[in-house]
Amino acid sequence: MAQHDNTLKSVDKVFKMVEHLKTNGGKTVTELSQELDMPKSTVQVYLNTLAKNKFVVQNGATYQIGLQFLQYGMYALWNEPVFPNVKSKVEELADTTGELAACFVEELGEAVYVYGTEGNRAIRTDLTMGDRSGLHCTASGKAIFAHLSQERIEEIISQRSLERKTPQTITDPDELREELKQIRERGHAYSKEESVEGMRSVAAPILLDGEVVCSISLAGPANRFVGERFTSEVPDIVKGAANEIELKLTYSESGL
Amino acid sequence: MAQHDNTLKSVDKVFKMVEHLKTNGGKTVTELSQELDMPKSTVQVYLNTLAKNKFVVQNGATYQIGLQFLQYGMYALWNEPVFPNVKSKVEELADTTGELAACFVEELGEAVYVYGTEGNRAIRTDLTMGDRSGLHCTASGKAIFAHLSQERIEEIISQRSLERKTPQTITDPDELREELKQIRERGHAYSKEESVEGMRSVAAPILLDGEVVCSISLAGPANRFVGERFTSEVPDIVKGAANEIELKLTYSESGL
DNA sequence: CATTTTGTTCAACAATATTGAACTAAGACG
DNA sequence: CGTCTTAGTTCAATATTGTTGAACAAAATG
Repeated sequence: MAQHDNTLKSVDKVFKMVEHLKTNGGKTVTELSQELDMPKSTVQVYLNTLAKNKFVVQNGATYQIGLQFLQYGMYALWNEPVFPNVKSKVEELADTTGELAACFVEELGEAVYVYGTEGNRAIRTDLTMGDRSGLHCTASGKAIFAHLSQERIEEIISQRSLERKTPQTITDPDELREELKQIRERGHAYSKEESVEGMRSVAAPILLDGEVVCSISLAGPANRFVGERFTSEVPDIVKGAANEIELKLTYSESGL
Repeated sequence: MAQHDNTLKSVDKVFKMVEHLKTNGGKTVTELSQELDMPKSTVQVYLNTLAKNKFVVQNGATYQIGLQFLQYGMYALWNEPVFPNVKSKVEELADTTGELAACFVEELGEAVYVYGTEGNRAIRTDLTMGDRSGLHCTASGKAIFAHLSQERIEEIISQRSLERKTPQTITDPDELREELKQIRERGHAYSKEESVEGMRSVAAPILLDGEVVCSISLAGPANRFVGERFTSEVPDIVKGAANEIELKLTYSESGL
């Protein structure tokens, strides 16, 4: 541990406990005590504190993550002024194409999945709102990545490892820089099975005053995302939708 | 303050700070210091801790609630085994009726709004997933309330005040007990502008092994929810949907 | 460039988190 | 039934850690 990390250790431990409950499901006092290597009495105090604040809920003898988190998470979501517009447009995209439409936001150098809807023939993913991944391995992530400032791009490349998800994932920094350049020229990003095998997608950034606020994407099975459809039809649909959102945003912004 | 409240004070304060950020939007160190009456250096340590755990995000000089909450909130949601079934059925209800369809869950004696979809002519509400309200003032709340154990009902009535939301809200315990009895006999609950003026709704509980797990509801403007439609048509639709969910649940449960 | 404001660092001190031991409650078992 | 076992709870001493102002750095303001 570093000398001065300037953090509250008890709070760190509280979050560690919450994480443990998320990963391992509901637990009793004794289980937590053993698994986290803390005395029972300490666990009790922690759970009392979490329960008092509704972040953890007692169900008989077991404690679980509470719905209180949802309230704060939803606040963070709706706090982004783009969100309402993006949400309805994503739903429209899923409806008209039948594929999986989604929206990602950048936070702390990661892509966060904030909304998605499945069209009637969409592929199924196990993505849940709030899930995070590297910016380098999805179309949505790359669409955002490409439009960050040059310094921020280099900062993120140097700080985060370009983790390999599939054989197609771009893990070489130089290759990534070239890819981002192409995305800026093209106006949209592709993923050719770079995060999930068998899944391809197309994403476009949403820019407001030159700043990227999020990206929207369409994803589908590799066999449907080929040829003309993949290289021009789907990109046009996605970019069109992104454009409409941008227009609504600038309109509503000036209309204040 | 009580003698021994057996809670971690620093953690309580962390949550207080998060709550402040939710209520008042992004804040700087100095603002928080003034508004929460804490020294700047203390605020700093708190924000460092929250930021390190991604629950708060620094945006220039201001700190905001982070999307990390979303991940835990979503976990809590999907942790309920009913949720996937309920979600699709609620969407179906909104589609076929054009009204506002929603699902509520009980937690800590409160109704928590966990999912909702607006049909094409639905009334607009400012409800956000994760919002909480008393069990006594909505159709969804009462539908759940009525099917809790008798002891739990009395416990909740005695511990929580039956807060008045509109002139129609039931605030008298005896009146509420009678209402709950009728709901049990009828199989569904009504709200006649008891939480929001001009809004009526119909809700049905979803029971699994005799335990109520959540409720689903349809809400609409008072002028559309009248006569035959309000007393039999909508209730039949809602109860039908609830039944289908119950069947799917018992089926998938035994199928394990 | 001077001035004010805001953010950050640090080490001493006070506060509080931590702990085991003692206690109670609930189940298991014969 | 009563004993044994296991799980949950309480509490007061101690050591750890949270808290703080003061001093510094950085940025914004005039």
